[in-house]
Amino acid sequence: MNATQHPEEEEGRAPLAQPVTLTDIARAAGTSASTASRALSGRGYVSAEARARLVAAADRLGYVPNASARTLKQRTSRVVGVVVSDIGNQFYARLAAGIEQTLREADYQMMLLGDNSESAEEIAGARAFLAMRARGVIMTPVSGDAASLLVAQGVAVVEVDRQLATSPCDAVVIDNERGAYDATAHLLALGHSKVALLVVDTEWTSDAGREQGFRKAHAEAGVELDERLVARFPVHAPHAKERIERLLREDAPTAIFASNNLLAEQAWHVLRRRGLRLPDDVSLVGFDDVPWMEMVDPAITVVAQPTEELGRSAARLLLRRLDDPASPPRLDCLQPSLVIRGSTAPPS
Amino acid sequence: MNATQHPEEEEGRAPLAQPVTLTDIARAAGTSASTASRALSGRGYVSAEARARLVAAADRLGYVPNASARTLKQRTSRVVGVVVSDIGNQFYARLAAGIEQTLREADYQMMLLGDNSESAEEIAGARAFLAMRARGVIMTPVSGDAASLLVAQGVAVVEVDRQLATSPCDAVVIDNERGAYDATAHLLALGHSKVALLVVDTEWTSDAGREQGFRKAHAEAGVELDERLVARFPVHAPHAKERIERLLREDAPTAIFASNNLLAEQAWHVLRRRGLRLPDDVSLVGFDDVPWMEMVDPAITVVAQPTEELGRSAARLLLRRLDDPASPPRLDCLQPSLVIRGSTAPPS
DNA sequence: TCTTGGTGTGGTTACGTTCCCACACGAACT
DNA sequence: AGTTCGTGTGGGAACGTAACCACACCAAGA
Repeated sequence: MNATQHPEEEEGRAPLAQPVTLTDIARAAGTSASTASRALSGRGYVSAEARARLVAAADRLGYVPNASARTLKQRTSRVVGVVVSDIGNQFYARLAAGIEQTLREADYQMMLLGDNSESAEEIAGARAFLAMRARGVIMTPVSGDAASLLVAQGVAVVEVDRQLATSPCDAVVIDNERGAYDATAHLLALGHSKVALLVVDTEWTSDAGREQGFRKAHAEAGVELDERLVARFPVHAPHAKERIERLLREDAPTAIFASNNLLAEQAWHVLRRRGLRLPDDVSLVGFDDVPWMEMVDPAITVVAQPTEELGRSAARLLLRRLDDPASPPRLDCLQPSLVIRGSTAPPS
Repeated sequence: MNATQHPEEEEGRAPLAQPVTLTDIARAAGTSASTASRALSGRGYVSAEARARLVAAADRLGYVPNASARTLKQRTSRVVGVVVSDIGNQFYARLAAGIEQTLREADYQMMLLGDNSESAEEIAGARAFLAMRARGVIMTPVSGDAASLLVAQGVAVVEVDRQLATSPCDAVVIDNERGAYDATAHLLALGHSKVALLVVDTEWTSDAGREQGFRKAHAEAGVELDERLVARFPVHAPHAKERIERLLREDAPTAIFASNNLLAEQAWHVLRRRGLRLPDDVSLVGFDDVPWMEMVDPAITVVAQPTEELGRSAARLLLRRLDDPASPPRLDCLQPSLVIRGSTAPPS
């Protein structure tokens, strides 16, 4: 087309508007497109001279391979989709950073998407990854439907942080029950008998596990649990602070276990606003260590998660799956660790 | 191919291994692929009945349009590339969140990449976006080369937070000079005469502007600036704390102005470790408000940036540019605001 | 001499979509 | 009556790449 209009003119300069194609550099090097493809992709026979000419031409013309054409032809891409609940939350950000690091080393591209813990957005993301023939998808699942959709279409899926898929797929999680058990046992050992639990009101295995560990610690310590002390919050908790205020006012817990960093932050703010001192008036334990927890005074006792390692593990699991699609689904479980700081003490 | 093997068998069930194509649903609905394309993409004439049949078939078979084929044919995609310096830094995370929100509303996909403030990684990212025919790219530039590469190939680029491109392109920045001026003037008005500046050692306009504001405030207040109080840190500051320690030890500033949230965090840690009290022994001002600054005691006086709005503005600027590629490059400048908290007081 | 096999090359096709074109039909104008 | 127009449809050609195939060459072996 443009070659018909300008038979020989595009010699010295790289064309700006029209991207350079394999055919262009083949013509410039005096070979066929086939040879150019082999030379630049590195598979198949090419003589050293031809390769040198082609590489030089590609370099000179500023050739950028067309990923769409390549993906269309090869019916797969080197993109791995990642969808997390909230990019703005440091936990998910660090998770994504860990994933990207490992994927990059394996020469995959990470495409990061945020659903706002909305099932609809998650499914839209899954469809987008399906549409671009992503090689695999790593997600912190919201509903399980997205994973099913992907698995049904033959895309490798790794769930991370929580497990929701009904379809069989790999997953990496934290030992939530253990972490919560340790934290709760720590509080009970200090002598607390009225420990409140702040937990997200979902079907997520993460929060379920944390609640279970919380209960198990009570059972083992022989402390009866007042159900009113278990406070459930919607994922987008606009009124979390009011709810926490009410909990403090009505049920007077002597300790609070916040099962994620956002709830811990909210609880901390409420305690400060009400003039309650840590740890004298109330003890506070968080789940998921983020920087501020070590900076406030007193510092917050917390169940620390290997967040970046969680991401790296998920990526490694995906790479393994791509390598061997037939291997049975695997569940990796990483251990959290209780970091005791100043926000916990015996009740007054 | 597969149709030759299984002429009529793929009726009731959606094929799992082989993705469904337009041709498949056209056959299922008894039309041509052309009509199917028009029905599902919504442009061109299709009768209501044909559209209904096709939509039903697409739905039943679980059709997912092949983005590669579409991009290849249309020579452009609905992907907007975003590359930020550090996904793990809350500033960039919130920036990305703002960008995504606006892009999503305009029905664009955001593809997020992190270079680690590494020019090489940034250029690799730019090439990736070029390869996938991204409609536009928003970046916090590291070197200017990536933007030039993109602009040369006709991709719309918006620089955000700093301006580095030699090629003409849109940009959204904070009024860094003004923010730094306000912060410094505040310290000087309190009576400080030895104010240290912690700044990143780059060519970035962001830090240059902040330094300029810092100097301007000194000049206007008639306070002579000891050059040893200006401490420059490499982007990846592994020894920032040691450097800050030395600064405190050798030059004994009575106030510190940290020009980003990471340096503020490092400075805060050093001050605590050395047992220096805020604001009695040293005053501290940060640039970029992040949650911990309001939580520590005393809370940190800070130049707050409209971070998410910065992202939204960048996205809007890109959308405008896509709408009207010929319009002259535009530079938007958002105003920061000084939030005075407890970390600043007159020198003792 | 005639295989065989490794090496190098170019032609052709197909990936799945959209766009352009040709065509066909009816209704409403000359 | 012929001509326009709006509507609806299918055929075919691209988009840029990689895979497949055919072929051609030369060396080493039977």
